[in-house]
Amino acid sequence: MQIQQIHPWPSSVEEATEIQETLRNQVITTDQLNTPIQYVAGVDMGFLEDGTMCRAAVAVLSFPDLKVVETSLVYRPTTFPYIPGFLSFREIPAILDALEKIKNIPNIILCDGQGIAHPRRFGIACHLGVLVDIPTIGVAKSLLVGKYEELPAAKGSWQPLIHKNETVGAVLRTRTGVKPLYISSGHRISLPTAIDYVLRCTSKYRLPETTRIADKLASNR
DNA sequence: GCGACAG
DNA sequence: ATCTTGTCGC
Repeated sequence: MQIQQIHPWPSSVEEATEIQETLRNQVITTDQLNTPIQYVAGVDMGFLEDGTMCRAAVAVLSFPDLKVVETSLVYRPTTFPYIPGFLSFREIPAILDALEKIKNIPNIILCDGQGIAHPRRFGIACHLGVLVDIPTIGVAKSLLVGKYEELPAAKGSWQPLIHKNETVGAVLRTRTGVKPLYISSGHRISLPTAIDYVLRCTSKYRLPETTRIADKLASNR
């Protein structure tokens, strides 16, 4: 797929913050999906050589049967450090390169990390979604910001994730009795719809199949 | 000023 | 993210 270069990559947190403050206005948190949903994708990163090199992986699966139809893997130098709140600047450059090699354009991309459940409402899922203009969902394994009430142990149960008096996402149990996932809108999708697709992309494990496959590729397992 | 802090 | 063995529980 073709990818537009919208902005240069920053070399400081100040520049990165400006980009976030600007692009956050382009995020859409209502449903704008192209139906029917035929392909869903997962993206993930792995680091090697003491973190100086990284590997970005994309896995495109058919929906709703969740069969792998295409994968992409790129190996690149790491260009930005990990700073909470600025994850996208570390991971997206390589992810875009991996996405560029994909031929089956996904209808939804599940990202490893937050969407609008972010201090400036612009987590990695929002950033990637705005850059490629594809619906994205933030699927994080741990909390960045917000609070929530404890939720039932049953798969499918969830609680709103609140930050500064605002619902920014959901804490979702994707597997009974297992730690929940933090779901939030990335771009062009609402929270209820995001929760629905995350559950429909999850079969036997805590993580959606999309991210599990991309995870394996990126870590070479 | 003191903690919290996606991957 | 990554370094790492066994171990508890369904």
